[in-house]
Amino acid sequence: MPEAVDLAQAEEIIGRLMELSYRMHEHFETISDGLGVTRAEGKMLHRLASPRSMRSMADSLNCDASYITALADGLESQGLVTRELDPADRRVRQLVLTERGHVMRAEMIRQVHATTPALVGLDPAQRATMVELLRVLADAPTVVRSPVVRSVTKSAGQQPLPGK
Amino acid sequence: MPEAVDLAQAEEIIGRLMELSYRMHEHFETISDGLGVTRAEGKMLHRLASPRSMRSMADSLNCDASYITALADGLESQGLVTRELDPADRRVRQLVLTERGHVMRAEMIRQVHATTPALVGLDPAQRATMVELLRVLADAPTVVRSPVVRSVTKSAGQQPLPGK
DNA sequence: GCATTATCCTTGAGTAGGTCAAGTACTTTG
DNA sequence: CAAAGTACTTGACCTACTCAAGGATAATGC
Repeated sequence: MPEAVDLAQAEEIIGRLMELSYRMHEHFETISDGLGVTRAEGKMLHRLASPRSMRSMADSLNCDASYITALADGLESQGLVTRELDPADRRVRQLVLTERGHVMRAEMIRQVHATTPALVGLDPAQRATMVELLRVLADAPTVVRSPVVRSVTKSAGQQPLPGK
Repeated sequence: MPEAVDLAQAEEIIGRLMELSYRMHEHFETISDGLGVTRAEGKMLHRLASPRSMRSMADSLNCDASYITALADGLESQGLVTRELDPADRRVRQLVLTERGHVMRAEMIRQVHATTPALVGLDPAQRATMVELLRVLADAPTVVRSPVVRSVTKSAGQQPLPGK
C-alpha cells in the first residue's frame, strides 16, 4: 500500500486547475467577443486548421451534430466559412475557411498565444515540463468511478468524519 | 528580443489543458450525478468546508447571487444544507452543512481525489512539480488583451498567412 | 436622529448554449 | 435492389445561468 497521498496537495492541484480552467474559458470568450464571434464559434474556428466535415467537427467539440449546423450558420453568415460538397460522399459537407476566415483564425491564434493564462509566466523550461506532465495525464487511464460506498443517505450520522 | 517561442509547444499546452479541463468537468458531473446533485450543487457543496455567507459563495463560484439562492434551495430540499441567520448582520444567511451534508461532502471529496483525471497517473514528485507550475501561473499577471490589430475585416486578403 | 445610500437575499422573467427526435438525402451491405 | 446505416438539417425543448426589481437590514453623512 502506497504511503498516504498528500491530501492538501491534491486539493491544491484540483482547486488551481479549476481556477485556471475558468480563467482560460473567460479569456477565450474575451478574445472571441473582440473578434465578433461567440465562444463556441471561436472554438470551431480554432479547430479549422484545414477543411473538415461537420461530423468530425461535432466529434472534436464533443457536441451534437445539430449544434454544428447552428455554429456553421453563424460563421457562414459572417463570411468566415463555406460549406462545400464532398464529391467523394455527397452526404457530407466540408467546412472550409474563406480568406477572411483564415485571417481571423490567424489573428485569434496570435492573441491566444500572446495572452492565454496557461502560457504567460512560464519560461521555456517550465513549458517543457508542463508539456511532459500533461502528456502523462493524457495517457493515464480514465477511472470511471471510484469504489462505490453504500448510499450516503443510509450511513448519515454514523460515519466518523476525518478531523476538520 | 527573446528567441521565438515554440508555437507547436504552445498549441499543445493549450490543447491539452482544454482537453483536461473538459475531462475534469465531465468527471465532476459524473460524481455529482452519482450523489444525486447537479454539478453546480456539487461545486457549492465542495466549497462548503465551513459555513459561509451566500454572498461569499457567489463570489467564490463567480456567479450571480440569485443563482446561489436557487442552488441553496436545491441542497436545502435534500437536507444537505441549512440557511442560518447571522446574528451579527441580519441581512446575511450563513450556509451550513447538515450532518448528511458533511457525510456527502466527505464522500464527494474522497471520490474526486481517487479518480480525478488531473491526479491519477502522477507520482508524488510529479504532483509537486505540478503544484509549482500552477502556482507560477496563478501569480502571473493576467494579460487583459494583446495589442490590438486593426479590424480583421479591413485587412482580409492582404495579410500573408504563415505556411500550411 | 434621520435621510440617503449601500448590501444581502429573493423572485420572476429572460437568454445562451446546448440536447433530442424526426425527416431528407445519400451510401453501404447483403 | 431492399434494408440498414450515416450526414446534415429543422424545430421543439431543456438546463444553466444572468438581469432587473424589490424587501429587509445596515452604514454613512449631515
